[in-house]
Amino acid sequence: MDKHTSKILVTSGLPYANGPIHLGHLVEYIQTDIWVRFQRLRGRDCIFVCGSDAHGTPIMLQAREEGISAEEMVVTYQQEHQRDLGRFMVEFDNFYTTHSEENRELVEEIYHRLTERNLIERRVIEQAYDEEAGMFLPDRFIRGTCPVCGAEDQYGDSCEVCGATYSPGEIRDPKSILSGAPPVLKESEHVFFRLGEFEAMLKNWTANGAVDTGVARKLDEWFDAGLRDWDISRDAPYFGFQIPDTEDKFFYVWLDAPVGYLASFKNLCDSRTDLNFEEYFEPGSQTELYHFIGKDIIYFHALFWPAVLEGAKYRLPTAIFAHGFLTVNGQKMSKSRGTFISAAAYLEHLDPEYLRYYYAVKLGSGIEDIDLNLDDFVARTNSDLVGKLVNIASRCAGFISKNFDGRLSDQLENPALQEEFVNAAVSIEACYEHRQYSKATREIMKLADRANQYIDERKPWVLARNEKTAAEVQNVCTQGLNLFRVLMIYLKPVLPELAKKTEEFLGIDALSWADLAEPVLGRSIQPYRPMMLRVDDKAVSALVEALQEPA
RNA sequence: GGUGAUGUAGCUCAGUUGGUUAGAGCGGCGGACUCAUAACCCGCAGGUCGGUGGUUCAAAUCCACCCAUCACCA
Repeated sequence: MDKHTSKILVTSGLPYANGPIHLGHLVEYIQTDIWVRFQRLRGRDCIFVCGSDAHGTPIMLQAREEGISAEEMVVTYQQEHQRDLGRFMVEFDNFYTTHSEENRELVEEIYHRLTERNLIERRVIEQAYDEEAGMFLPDRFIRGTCPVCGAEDQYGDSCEVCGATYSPGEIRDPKSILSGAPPVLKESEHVFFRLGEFEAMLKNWTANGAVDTGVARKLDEWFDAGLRDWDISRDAPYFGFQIPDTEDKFFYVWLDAPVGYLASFKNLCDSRTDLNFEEYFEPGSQTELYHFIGKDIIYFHALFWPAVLEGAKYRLPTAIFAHGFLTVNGQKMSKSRGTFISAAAYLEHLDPEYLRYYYAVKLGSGIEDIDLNLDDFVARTNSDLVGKLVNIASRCAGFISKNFDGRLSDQLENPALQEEFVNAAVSIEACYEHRQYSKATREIMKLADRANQYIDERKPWVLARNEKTAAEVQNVCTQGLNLFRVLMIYLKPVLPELAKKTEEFLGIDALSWADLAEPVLGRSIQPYRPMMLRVDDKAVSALVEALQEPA
């Protein structure tokens, strides 16, 4: 398989359809989008799908509380998610939903295949039940006193005070958060997936490049403990897909959520003649499949999901890319602290490209958390993007417009310097490929410094004053603008809008990686207009203030 | 409680397989310039690398324990 010609399918985690997109979500969508745009910029065939995660108890109950149907709520959030992500220039080929016919069919198909291969088993389990609400209770819906440290009002599965984990049967004085009634134990038949059958396959898969080493080490915990069967069913009432051959059993949301990747892609295939679902998902497919996810859902994607795919005779993901969480000013995002920033709230005050750049500057390939420090955000964006990058174009363009009728010269003043900039592509390309955007942007900004130094050395404003040297100004500024153009090719995955403005300014076609080879010479450019405005720290203050007002 | 990740200058981060006086950007201070969105250029000052102990001729880098933060525990 030639790694550089095969087709790529990429997914981001599906946002849960019970709340708005916030800046934490955006770490992942921006990370993925940059990677996808980079692949496309290099000319690779790369499809990017996503959608809303629609099922489960929280959505069912929230819809009930709001007096609307779950279906209605899910559609509303799906549209909102799509809108907000689009405004951040996240360029999906399709944004769908897990509550779709495609997903139902795929989930049922997978279930049938698993059943045929004897990978499904039923057995009766005991579970907490709320007699007043008339439903089984997820662990999170039970609160009580921690059996370890005695802290009151703790979740049914873990204590936030002492960190202990336990089963809901162990908690003292348990109460349902739905009705307040003490839960009773009740038997119910559940459907299990025989995960243990896949231990050898999973160990092999994770050890051979599907996950990074840090993630692999974490997964060893599961392998060491031994893989247990996975409960893939939930009792009614539940918002999800009913399990065939049952009256009141539904597929657990975490079974159908990743299948949603396939469903979204299937939905896309059905609307296009150039895409073939089987080519991407049949066993031994020559295409590449990547899932970008948060570190919190590694288990589902690196254990359950590949096992389900293998069991149902689909191809395995090529790799799982996990990232860390977002903190704001060094702390967890929190509504009470006024640091819970929704995508929509951000957009009322600030340009999405600022955030895309800031995240790029912070993102590496690992699962460390990244911090959005608002003061640093303002300083970094203004310094890098306006002070250094755009400044290159800004300081060269005036001379070309005023002294040379907007025309670039036919040659570069310093071809060696141009070559130095173009040669950086090898390293920058590798950084993007390995999701080391922080390293990529560091290298690019170093080049931006170099470009400003060059202009400072050649001093076109001095050359322009002397009749003998006035002609050199055109060459120097043409050089400067070509250096800028190279930098904009490198940054196009991160800053698509700025790249577009650059294309308009230079009067050229859409930039791609291949355009590094030839400089733009001997043509007319547009008069320069500011391409990016400085971040006003008052806008940031206004955003923060707006968040602190009680909604 | 268990597992994994993280903890380096005021801020945000780099530091390859342990090896000369620990680096960058921003901020601060000083200088220069005036083409540029008070931008850019040159220079300076800032750190006992979370803590303790250990291995080594030599550790931010390896080992042990501890502390803090984040995540997960089907």
